[in-house]
Amino acid sequence: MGKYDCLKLDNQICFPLYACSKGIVKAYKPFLDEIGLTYTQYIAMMVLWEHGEISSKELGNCLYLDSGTLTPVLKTLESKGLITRARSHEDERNLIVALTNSGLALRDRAVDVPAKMSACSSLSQEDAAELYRILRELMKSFA
Amino acid sequence: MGKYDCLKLDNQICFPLYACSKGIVKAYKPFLDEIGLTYTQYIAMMVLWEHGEISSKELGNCLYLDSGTLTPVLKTLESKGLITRARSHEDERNLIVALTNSGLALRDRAVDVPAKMSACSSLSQEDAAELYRILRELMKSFA
DNA sequence: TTGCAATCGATTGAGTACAATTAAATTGTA
DNA sequence: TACAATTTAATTGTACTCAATCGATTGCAA
Repeated sequence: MGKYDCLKLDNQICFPLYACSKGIVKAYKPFLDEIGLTYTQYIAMMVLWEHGEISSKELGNCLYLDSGTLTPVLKTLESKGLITRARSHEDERNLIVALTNSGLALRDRAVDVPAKMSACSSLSQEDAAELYRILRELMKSFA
Repeated sequence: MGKYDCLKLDNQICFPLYACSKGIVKAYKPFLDEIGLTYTQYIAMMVLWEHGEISSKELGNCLYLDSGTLTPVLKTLESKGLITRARSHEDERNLIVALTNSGLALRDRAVDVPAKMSACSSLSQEDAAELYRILRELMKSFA
């Protein structure tokens, strides 16, 4: 037990988390390339597919992203014709993001992505459920 | 059970992983600010503290980072006076990264960081160990 | 030994990501 | 009603991340 053992990469909990996160996002890439989205664009579209219409603020809360990240992502999705960006009539400060027909149609091409991803994972059902539970628990630390 | 339930953010395993990874890196920031490192610089220094001297290639393998990311990080660490960068005499293609005295001395100021971080986590010992085990398992999918 | 494939770091470009600041709109208050 | 405080998206600056490519070096085989 050396004085500096706590600084070894193998003894960190954060590093495998960081590495796995990057690894999974990279694993998504070939599937997301097929539908022309990046991972960040994909999770933004997932929220829109579920909610149909949402303010930029709420979207940022769902994804844990601030306007510095979200603004260029939403402008890109708009330029792809998948969403519309418009100020709210009730409160001009709010930006309302909504799906276009093209954006809604993309859902049918995205619906296979989760299954393709699960097929790549080496986790058992139990470990996946356990991982999900622990990560949810861990997220409370930042909320 | 809707046709598109698999596309809900709440049903993804990747998203909590991605969110937790970002959350933890952000939680490190105040502690790493005290020693003047970013998270990426910190994990690079951890490898050097453990190995003392390593090629850029090996360092990239340890951290799962390619030269596009690593080159500017190492140049920054060099400009801070923490490391040296020099071509190998045996093989001029290899870049050998080594600690300076200043870089080695920084370890004594970094040694408290892991404990400060654990104090921020809401995980039990058991869950932390379980998380570690599952993430290691998951990483096999990308290796 | 000469030519070619492989290796390695550096560079470039696109896309995140976050902190800090700015500007516009709204709300609360005197 | 003026005006301060708050809220929100956008902008700016710094840093990370990866894919693709390039140039130099090395190793191997004809």
